[in-house]
Amino acid sequence: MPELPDVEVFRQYVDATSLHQRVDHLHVRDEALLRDVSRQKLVSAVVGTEFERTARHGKFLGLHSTGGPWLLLHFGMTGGIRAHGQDKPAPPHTALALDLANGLRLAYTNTRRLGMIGLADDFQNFVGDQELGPDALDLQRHAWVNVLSGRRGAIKSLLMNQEAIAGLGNEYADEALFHARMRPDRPVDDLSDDEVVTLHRQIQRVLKLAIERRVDPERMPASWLRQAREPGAPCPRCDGHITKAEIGGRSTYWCPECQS
DNA sequence: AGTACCACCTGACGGC
DNA sequence: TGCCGTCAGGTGGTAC
Repeated sequence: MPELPDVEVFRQYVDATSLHQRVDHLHVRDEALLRDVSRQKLVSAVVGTEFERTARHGKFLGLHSTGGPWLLLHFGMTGGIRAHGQDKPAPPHTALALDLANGLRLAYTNTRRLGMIGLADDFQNFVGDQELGPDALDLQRHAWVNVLSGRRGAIKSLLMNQEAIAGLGNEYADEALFHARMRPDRPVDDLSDDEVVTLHRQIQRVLKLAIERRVDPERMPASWLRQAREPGAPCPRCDGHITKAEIGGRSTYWCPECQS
């Protein structure tokens, strides 16, 4: 599922394939994903311009053309991005396709149609309007302490709350807690200073390593929880077994033997 | 502030 | 074989 590392890889992919190329055509193939913007407005904002840079905050990706607004993409659970030759058919479930001057077509796909395509005059203002918390990847230690202060409830719920910290979803929240050896149902206001520091470090480590491996399933460490998201599966770290429960309304996996 | 629930949406999968 | 319920999970809304 597209969480922060996936979206960061998408961002780098857009940088590598689609910058500084005039957008010759824009096809909206699934209007349902447009948020607060019409097909016409999108076309007039983007066609004829060139993307000059990208940005990401949490799970949102932004593409910017000089003098124009930001094109915003959110990937929901099943969104993706791919560039292919314009002579080939667009991939299945393409919701938005941009034909570029270099002959590539940048396709935003979304099988389950949860996500969004939008426009914003300013990316940072958009982030503020969405009331997103600090991005999980460049979250400084003191900002992390701020995120936690005055909070209650299960730590996993907080990790998934985009208004507290932006970028972690169900899988990476579980993964970070696994590496911090912390139970997902631990109350936030119960964590020791050391545990707070450890969790911060593990969030950073997990996100950075996933990006470095480009979230390629074949390159992801076998020692990670992601390989064992199944009740009763052997723990990748100890001789315990993975257990599953609903926490914060989401399927949550952890090892009761080595997470406390 | 937190939680619980519903809705959105499609495809995969298990049971019968 | 085919129908049906359930699950997956990010977000957004509402009620409590």
